[in-house]
Amino acid sequence: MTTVPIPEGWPTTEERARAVQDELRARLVLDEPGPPPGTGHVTGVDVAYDDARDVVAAAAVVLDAASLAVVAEATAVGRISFPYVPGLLAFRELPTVLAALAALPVPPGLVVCDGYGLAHPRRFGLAAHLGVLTGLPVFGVAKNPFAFTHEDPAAPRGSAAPLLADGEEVGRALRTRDGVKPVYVSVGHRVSLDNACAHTLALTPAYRLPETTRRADALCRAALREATRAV
DNA sequence: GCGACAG
DNA sequence: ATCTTGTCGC
Repeated sequence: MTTVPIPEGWPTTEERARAVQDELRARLVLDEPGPPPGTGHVTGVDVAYDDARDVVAAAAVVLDAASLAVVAEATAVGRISFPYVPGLLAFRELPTVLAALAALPVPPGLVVCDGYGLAHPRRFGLAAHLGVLTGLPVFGVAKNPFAFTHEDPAAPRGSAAPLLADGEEVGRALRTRDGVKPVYVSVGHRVSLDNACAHTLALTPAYRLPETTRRADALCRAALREATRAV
């Protein structure tokens, strides 16, 4: 596991953070389909916090996209770099996530993160931000609809309904298990929404949430427990 | 104007 | 995200 400082120049105010989003948004690449499902690596990233102790732990878990077997894992621990503010989640999660990705012994391939990409007040959520900073194809799968609305998808797995903002499709409510609450898929960088949904279905053979996020969630919690143990 | 709102 | 016991079910 690696320990990371908060980066130089990291925003400290909400105003500055929003300005950074507006600047970086111009570097988004949205016209690439991204890698096809079932090929190469798919990497899940997630973060866990202990606000009282000012500790954040991130995990990156690389899966073989065909078998969903774990290929590699890495964790990183740091100080909390930003408070939780809806719309500014990336400033709280990214420094540690970037360190965990950098610590991987293999290329991450396609990255799946918790939260949104284009489904964001300024069209620049966590997945988009991570994509621009790394250059990697990234999309997000969120567990809640944030401030967006959608029709209820049909009951069978694979059914979907557009997630709309001002009449524009910024993501999709996708049913990954029959009759179970959908997940919210949103493109980040260098992946199409159709392909992101196909990947999400390929990553959910047994549970509502993708194997990538389930694995990363378990690992970052373990890393947080370890980092805050006996202190 | 106020509140809600990814994690 | 996190605080938290037992419980129902495959």
